[in-house]
Amino acid sequence: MLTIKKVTEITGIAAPTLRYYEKEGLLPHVKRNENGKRLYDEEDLSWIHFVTALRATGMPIARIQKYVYLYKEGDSTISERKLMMLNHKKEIERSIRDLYFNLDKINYKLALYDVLESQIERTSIKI
Amino acid sequence: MLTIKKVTEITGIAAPTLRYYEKEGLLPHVKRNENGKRLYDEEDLSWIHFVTALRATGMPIARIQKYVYLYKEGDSTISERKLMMLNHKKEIERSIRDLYFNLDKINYKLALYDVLESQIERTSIKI
DNA sequence: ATAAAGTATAAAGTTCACTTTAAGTCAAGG
DNA sequence: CCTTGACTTAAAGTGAACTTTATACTTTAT
Repeated sequence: MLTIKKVTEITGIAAPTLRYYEKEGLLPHVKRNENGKRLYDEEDLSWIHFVTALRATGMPIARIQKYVYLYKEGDSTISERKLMMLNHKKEIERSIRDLYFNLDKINYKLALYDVLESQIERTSIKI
Repeated sequence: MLTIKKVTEITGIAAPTLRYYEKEGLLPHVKRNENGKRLYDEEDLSWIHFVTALRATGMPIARIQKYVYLYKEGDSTISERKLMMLNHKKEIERSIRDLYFNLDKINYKLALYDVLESQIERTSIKI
């Protein structure tokens, strides 16, 4: 069982953020010791890594909240949870496509700078 | 020359956002008519599309601000602007890599759901 | 034994990127 | 003429996701 300090070292997530995630219901079943201090086990770490992946791919807190709520409901929500993940997968794929699309525009801009610089070189203008 | 209404229709960007971008210095040389109303030309549209691409790829307002400031400085800032674009390109590529990395985790989760569902099927548990 | 470090809570504060509001100006249509 | 609709500004408000603060209790190290 790990203290919150250990978990911040392992995950790189600040302690206030871990408390905030827990308060918002993103981390189910985090235990406490006899004095109310948090104790994290391997399953908690898995949840933290999973929540981090969802956040890093743009899922809002409220949707993760709902997902965890469904998880707590038990097996009857498996198909709904799977659907949430399928939809999120589609959103990530769209984000990737959008990034590639806009990356093209940046590359076009960079190509223009190359032309500009070679022109400046040919005309002996110093920059 | 286009009114702000026309530009919102073309770009899908809300008029207050266009004003906000201009106020923040993200859109250089937007003209006005004799009564102070904005008039956008083709070059303004290009800037709007460019700024939109930068925003969509996560460049903060403050960095775009700086880029436009350098642009206004003239040719002496070309190499610095090109460097900004090169760095931004690297950031976009990193974002794409991160998204793929986290997409893997979501796919892993989805695979678990597939296993779970087939187990439920085999044991005749209805969900 | 006691100072320092760690943890807890609730509540307020911060940052970013808009968005809305309030109050006013101006041109066109009935 | 006067109302309607589009435009202007400055300033306040919003929402999301944390982050900081204040206060108090506990654990650890010297």
